[in-house]
Amino acid sequence: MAKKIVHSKEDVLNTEAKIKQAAQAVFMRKGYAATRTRVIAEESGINLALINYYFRSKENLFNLVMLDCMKGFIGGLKQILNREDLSLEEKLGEIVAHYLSMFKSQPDLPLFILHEIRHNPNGIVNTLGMKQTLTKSHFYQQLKAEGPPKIDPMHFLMNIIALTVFPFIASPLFKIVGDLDDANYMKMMNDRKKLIPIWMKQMLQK
Amino acid sequence: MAKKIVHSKEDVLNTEAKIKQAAQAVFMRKGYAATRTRVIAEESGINLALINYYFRSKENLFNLVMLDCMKGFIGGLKQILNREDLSLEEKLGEIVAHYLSMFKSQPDLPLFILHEIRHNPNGIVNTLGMKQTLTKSHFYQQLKAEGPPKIDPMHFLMNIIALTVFPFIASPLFKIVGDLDDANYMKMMNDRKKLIPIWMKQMLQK
DNA sequence: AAATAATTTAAACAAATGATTAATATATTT
DNA sequence: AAATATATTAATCATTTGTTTAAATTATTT
Repeated sequence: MAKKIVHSKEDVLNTEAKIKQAAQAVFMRKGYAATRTRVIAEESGINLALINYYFRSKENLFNLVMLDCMKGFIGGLKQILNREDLSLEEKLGEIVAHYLSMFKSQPDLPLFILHEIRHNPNGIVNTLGMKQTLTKSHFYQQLKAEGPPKIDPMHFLMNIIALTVFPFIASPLFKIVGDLDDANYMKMMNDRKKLIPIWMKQMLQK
Repeated sequence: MAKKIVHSKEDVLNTEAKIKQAAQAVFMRKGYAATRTRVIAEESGINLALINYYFRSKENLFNLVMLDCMKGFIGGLKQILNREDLSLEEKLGEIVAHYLSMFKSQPDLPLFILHEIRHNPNGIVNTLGMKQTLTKSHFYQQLKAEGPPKIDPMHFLMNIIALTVFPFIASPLFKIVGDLDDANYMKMMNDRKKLIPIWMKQMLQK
């Protein structure tokens, strides 16, 4: 097939990319089942038929978008886990900061991933390497080197992700309970960047 | 042929209750958008038209089911928070144990609630009293009585719920990462019943 | 028992929705 | 420039899906 060339010079994105970008936004906002291909077409400013022309089906498009999301979600984590210049505690801070900035721009991302993994078990979940990403990471070695395990590494991992991610997932609830507006809530999230490493550090001490 | 006893209030479940029960199961398993009224009809063993006969619309049925879920979710918590015979630490253990047993039988419940709250903002969210449930609870008084706050009560609440709920929400992910089967994973969840109160207690100490 | 009300059923409807088609336009190659 | 390939469009299709309808069945009242 011939090489793809941008059709007009004003086009920052070609059609395929436009669709994918809009699709990611709509899928994340509405979930798979509630997403209408017509909405994707509108938001990307392309003709409805082009979705099937480029991506065969809604499901196929979804799987591609999902794969990208997962890569972005795990890729960043993987990088941090393997930074050899950071201590265990420093890594904790980086992880929290990383997801904090990610969810600030994409607040629907974590729930989207968790929901679709649970409801679309046949969806392409890039599981390969996920386990190794953790167990072969510099982070994991540091944790083991701490001596006799004061805490199960699996519990430790669960906890840091839970403390970081959950407040974003449950933000509608916590905003109500705490009577907080968006600004105040984000302020609390920022505070957690310093707090979570402290709490996590305490878990390491017996 | 023996005549069936129907349409009497002595029935184990009348039609209305059968529909509601099946609806809750399907809604929780599939989410609102992916739920088909025909599936609800099948699972409750009733005629499709009866859903609209008794509940007007799918959306209306959903709101009723959702309200029940929320009541169950918060009601149990409220009871524990106000038990005056329990210390702060004892309450922590009870809360974790409570949700642990709840999610054991209804693993889809937490994600269902969080997802639908975010995506169905017009849905009846029983927010009234949610804030007061917390701030006027015996638990909250105990927390304040601890003296100068070593931790923001809001962060404290976030953390205990995050540590308890999140591992259930993200179980498909953690099972992969940790290479755990259902039995092993549930064993870990049970361990957290003792562990979470310990970790939470550490957060109170500065 | 007859009349009335409530419940259940099968069939159908109307709108929505993912996908396709055939024609047209644009780009690339010959 | 002609021919061919690629991309885009409007219209349409075939299903799905929530809902409605009218008739039948069962329960309750008179």
